[in-house]
Amino acid sequence: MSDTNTNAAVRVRFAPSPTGKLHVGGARTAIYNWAFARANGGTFVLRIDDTDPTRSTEENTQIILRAMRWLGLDWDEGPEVGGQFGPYFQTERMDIYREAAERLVAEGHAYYCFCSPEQLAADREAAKERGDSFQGYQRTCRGIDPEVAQARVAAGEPHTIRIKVPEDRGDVVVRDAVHGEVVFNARELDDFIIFRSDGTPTYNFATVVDDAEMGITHIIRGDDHLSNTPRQVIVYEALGAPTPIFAHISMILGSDGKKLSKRHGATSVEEYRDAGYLSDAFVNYLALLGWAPDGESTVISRERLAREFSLDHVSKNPAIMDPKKLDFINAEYLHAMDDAGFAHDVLLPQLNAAGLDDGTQHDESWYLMASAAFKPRCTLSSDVVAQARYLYTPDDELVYDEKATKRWLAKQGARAALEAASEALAKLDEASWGPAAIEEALEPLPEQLGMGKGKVFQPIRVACVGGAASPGIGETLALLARAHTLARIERAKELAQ
RNA sequence: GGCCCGUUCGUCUAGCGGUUCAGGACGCCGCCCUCUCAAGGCGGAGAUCACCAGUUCGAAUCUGGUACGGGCUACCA
Repeated sequence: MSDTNTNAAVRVRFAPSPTGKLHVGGARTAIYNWAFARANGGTFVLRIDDTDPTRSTEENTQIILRAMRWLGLDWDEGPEVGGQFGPYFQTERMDIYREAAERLVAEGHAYYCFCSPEQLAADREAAKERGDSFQGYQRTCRGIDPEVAQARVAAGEPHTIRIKVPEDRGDVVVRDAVHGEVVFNARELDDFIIFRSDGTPTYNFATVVDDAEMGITHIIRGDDHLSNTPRQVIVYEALGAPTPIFAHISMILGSDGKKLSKRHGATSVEEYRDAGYLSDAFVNYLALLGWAPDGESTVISRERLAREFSLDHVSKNPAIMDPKKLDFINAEYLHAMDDAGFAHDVLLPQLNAAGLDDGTQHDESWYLMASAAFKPRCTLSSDVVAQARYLYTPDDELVYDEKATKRWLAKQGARAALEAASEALAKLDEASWGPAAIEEALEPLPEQLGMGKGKVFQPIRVACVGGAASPGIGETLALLARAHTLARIERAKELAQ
């Protein structure tokens, strides 16, 4: 269906229920809707499907909006921005649903049903026992004379409203941009309830009324809705509205191939944000989980996504979330940042959140140097904290890693290396203290001592950092500052042989 | 029970009847670089395209069936 991308006035929508946080599956659905709208010059609508009053909360709504903003998925119509098809909260549209349902009854496309839940359950049980393949509603009230029904409603008798599936409807063909044409036999569809006895609309009715009223042209959503789609098509037809093109996308699964749950680790968008993932990287990863612009690209910019996204490259099968690949992509984005950007958007916020540095401890050039040193070693934003920690520990409180100490400090020659180092470094004054000068000062030592480079530099590194891993020795010490470096080397001499 | 969907390396995917004994990416392994850790460079292993029939000169690609997984079948969304 290559024509699905060329429609003139594309209108899509993302309609989460505020019954919980925005999880990764929902996020991907939102990304696809957003990208499809952007790629086609269309409109992206955000609607809050909060018809379930017991599970919907204002707090969840706010969490979802925050997550959408963090993901960078700006909506053209919806909460906070408004639009000509509002309101965009289903709870504020109850009159619209009621009106639509009553119109359908008046036109003969729907009817009142007075069957009790007990009666329905008994009918279903009986059908099952009979071995009927059809176990849905038996259309008991379909034949009731409309005037009689109206009178019973007026008399206050409990009732629901059911859609009337046309007798001669035949096959319902769902046009799906990712699955092709999916055919359902209308006889499999029962006259399902569109309005409950408590006067609220059911999901299959409310969404269709909204999507029709809001002029939604393409419905991109999870494929758990595919089987419900023929029912919704019946509602579109009863309403006299054009049926949109559907695109049912697969689920995102955990590493064991089962539905994603807390067992698999993070499931909500904000957990990923807090863990140190970049918005762009996260969107990149999710977008490519089930969609590919070609067979090659792994890193794809938001701009390219918004330009090239198309429904006909969306895959049909469920995708297993791969944290390793997400990490890789995140690292790619981190490494691609320039030093200033990294300093302001990653380093400083992370240090501040960790309570190490509120941005006033050092000058601009120091933060840039730190960024250059740590950036290529980060996979997650939060990784900088562990790497920079040695810079914020008092000299006498620095903890020496046991393994590193054993391997590098408590070794023959380590003491000689430290002594030579402090002597060489002491000759550098404050003003010339920098990566290049430090390396220049240290460079001749291995030869002088007749030792390998590792034997000389590693004890110094462990003495100053506490562990065996850090950026290049010049950068590592330059960031630490002269006084701390000398003090730490002095202190470490006791541990060295 | 009925209806619907899905199935290409461990994972995400390319592939739309021949130029593919299946290409890329992550991960994994090895080598190089190297003061450590990363990053980077180079190379490698890894898929009888779920299975079975059929259509065709020719099928991962089309058709049917089977198996396995999933969804719907609610006065949940």
